[in-house]
Amino acid sequence: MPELPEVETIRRGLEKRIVDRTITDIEIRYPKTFQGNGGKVANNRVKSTERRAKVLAIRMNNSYNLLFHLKMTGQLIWRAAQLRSSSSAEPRNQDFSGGHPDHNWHADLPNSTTAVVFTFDDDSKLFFNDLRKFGWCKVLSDEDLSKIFDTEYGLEPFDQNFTAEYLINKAKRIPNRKIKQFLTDQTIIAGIGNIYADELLFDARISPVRKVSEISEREWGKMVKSTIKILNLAIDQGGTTDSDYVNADGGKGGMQNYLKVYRKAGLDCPAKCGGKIERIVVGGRGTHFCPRCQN
DNA sequence: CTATCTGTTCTGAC
DNA sequence: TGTCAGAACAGATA
Repeated sequence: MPELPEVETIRRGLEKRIVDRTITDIEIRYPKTFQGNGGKVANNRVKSTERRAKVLAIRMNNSYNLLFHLKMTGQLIWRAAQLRSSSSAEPRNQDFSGGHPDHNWHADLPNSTTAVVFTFDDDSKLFFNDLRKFGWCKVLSDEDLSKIFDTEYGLEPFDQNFTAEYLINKAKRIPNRKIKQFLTDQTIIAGIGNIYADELLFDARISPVRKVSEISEREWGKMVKSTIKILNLAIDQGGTTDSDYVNADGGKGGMQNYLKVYRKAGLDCPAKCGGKIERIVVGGRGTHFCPRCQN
């Protein structure tokens, strides 16, 4: 799923692990996933990490970058060097001692979904897994990266300029678009996907099928506030783990425990308005809302 | 078994 | 230009 909060959580986890490390090897197990010349980043040092919308950049000290899009099932999991312990009874990883997820996240790495493996100079590794193989990793120059960041995405929700006025202005050109499709358009707002669009619309009590031309200035303002509130909560929770998402340490997020409408069809409205959550399709995407209190 | 669903986004037809 | 179906892929679920 990775939307903004999930990618940001991964970025924060990676940042503290790989900054100042040198990439010593890139193993490409699924060529379609890795685009560009890995030689441009190999044997160079990681300068920083950066997120824009749902993409994550690893910025190197030589003006080249790795840019990742995880699409729906991508994972970026960092692992410390495996100690060659004499006691082979030691568990390989401590990360999942607390529970058994319903998925093979704790399987040995690499596994059948691993597309690319990066090795660093401390023998730690970064595994890019992707079950459905929609995700990609590209090698880009600083210039190409800047161009993508500047031209392919709208405002970040945490930008000072992300206001009702900004959205009203954008909505003028596409008055007939339904608000949910508007909110998930990456060229308008960067980073909102299916889960958080449903959640923020519930928080703002606005129906996902409203036309953007029929939304009042007050309602746009509510959506701005709800967007920031929901995304902040989701980042605090380390993202939503619905099925495949894990953070950079391979752990689950906690936001799934705070979702109010996403995949809650048939349940009573959490606002206790007396309605029930419905699932409809908007723009080809499953959409969950309370038809009674979202207008 | 078949049919339908899934977090993203890109392309091509109209 | 805007909108829509379908594609890219590999499952899980009913």
